[in-house]
Amino acid sequence: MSQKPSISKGTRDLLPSDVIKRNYIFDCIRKAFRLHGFLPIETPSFELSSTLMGKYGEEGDRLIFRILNSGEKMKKADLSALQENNLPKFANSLSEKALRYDLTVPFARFVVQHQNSLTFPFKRYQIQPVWRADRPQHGRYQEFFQCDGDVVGSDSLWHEVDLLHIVDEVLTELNLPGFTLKINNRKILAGIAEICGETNRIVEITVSLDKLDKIGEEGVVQELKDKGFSEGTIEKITPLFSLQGDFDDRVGYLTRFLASSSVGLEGLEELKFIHEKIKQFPLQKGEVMLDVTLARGLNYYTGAILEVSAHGVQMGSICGGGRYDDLTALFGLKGLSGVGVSFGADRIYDIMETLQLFPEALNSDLDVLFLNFGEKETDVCQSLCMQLRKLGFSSEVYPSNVKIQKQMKYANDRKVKWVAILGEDELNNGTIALRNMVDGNQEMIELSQFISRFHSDSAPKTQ
RNA sequence: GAGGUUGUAGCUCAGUUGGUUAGAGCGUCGGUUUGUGGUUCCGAAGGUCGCGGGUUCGAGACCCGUCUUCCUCCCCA
Repeated sequence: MSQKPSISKGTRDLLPSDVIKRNYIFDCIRKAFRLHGFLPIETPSFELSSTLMGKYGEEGDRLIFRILNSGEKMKKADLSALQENNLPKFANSLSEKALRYDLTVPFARFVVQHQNSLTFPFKRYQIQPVWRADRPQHGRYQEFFQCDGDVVGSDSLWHEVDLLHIVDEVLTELNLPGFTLKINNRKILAGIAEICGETNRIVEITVSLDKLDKIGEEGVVQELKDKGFSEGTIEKITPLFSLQGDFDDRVGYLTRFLASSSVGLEGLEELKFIHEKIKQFPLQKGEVMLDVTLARGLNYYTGAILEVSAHGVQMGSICGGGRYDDLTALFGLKGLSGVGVSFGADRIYDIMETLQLFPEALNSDLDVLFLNFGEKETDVCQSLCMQLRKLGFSSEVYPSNVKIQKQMKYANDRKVKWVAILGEDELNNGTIALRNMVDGNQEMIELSQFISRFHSDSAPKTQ
């Protein structure tokens, strides 16, 4: 009985080299968060359905992976709901648990649940997989990792500044050639809606606005028309399409545009603060841009909205984030402001792969291989091998005394840096041969000098 | 969730209007007189042609369903 091996759609296996590369990204993100005082946490991969459902809008619920009840619980299935064609209700009767859809909502639950053991402002980072029942596409998977950092319990805008620096540090260290940090503020979007006299339809307006770079000015206008907005509203919004110039120019224009909206001006003030601080404490490689069409975001953002895109590749956003003032209120804790950022590690991975940004050194994970010539020789090698490990060099002894050609081939396939050869002759002479597998050079070394070679400058270095 | 697209050896792909025993390259494994890899040479293994049904004397080729792939929309990392 054999079965054709395959994996579920939207998921991937990772080969050793893939994991090594991804860990490289994770390590970089972890390091940045740690340096900025964030603490690590973890939450379960699945939560109670009630924790997740209804938190991501109507569309969101559809994309949540539900976990089917098992055993006796299956009898709870609400068949009458099925007959009434009330599928959501039927689904709820079949399932009490669901895979987490992001890290932010579980984090909000976590904060409320553990509020007595946390010190606020609480800064946490979390690197774990999330699942979405989305249709897979380029750069979109059903299982992918998010790397989130959030601060709760402080409404200071310095956190927004801090998060921009974290993004910049990570992407700069990963050697991305360039990237833009687009920022906006939900309050500005609210102001725009207010100016249009459509305060209640802010989401509809901004969702259309967000598509500007995708479907163009005409497309947005058409979509607004289709949604039933008046000519007057559309006329008011149109000038925003051609908003140009640098950050200050745009702020200047928006100051006039939003003059009669107090909430809009408030949002603008927040952006100005962030921008000022970034000018004062500049980023390394990131370019900050004010983008009023940026409306991404889960329904819960209330202040700053952030999205990062890499230059030179066709790929959706690689980081997103923003401020949400009342997320924990959903779980009964009011008045706790949060702000956070999320790295899309899998997309960053894909970009680094296409732009070939991974360091060459990641390919070689074994520094030294000792060839196996039999038990007597191997005893000596084993001792040397253990000493090398203590010095931090990854090394191993070939497990069996097979043809040298085969052992060499193994070393080659493993991309080993050095092969140590100790056969009968060497054993009798008290020497050992060390072969550099990159350039093919081989030299004889006194056995007693072997380990010290790995202290000296000419020795191979782990990178 | 809507529309389109794809599926042949481990990988990349051939396969003529339906017609014997489905091919190639790469990779894998073995050998090339067991002390030297990445470049030679010889040989071998490996496929119920995504899966299920149908049309036909006959299907890898045609039809239906299903899953998968990639793309557009929706939405998002």
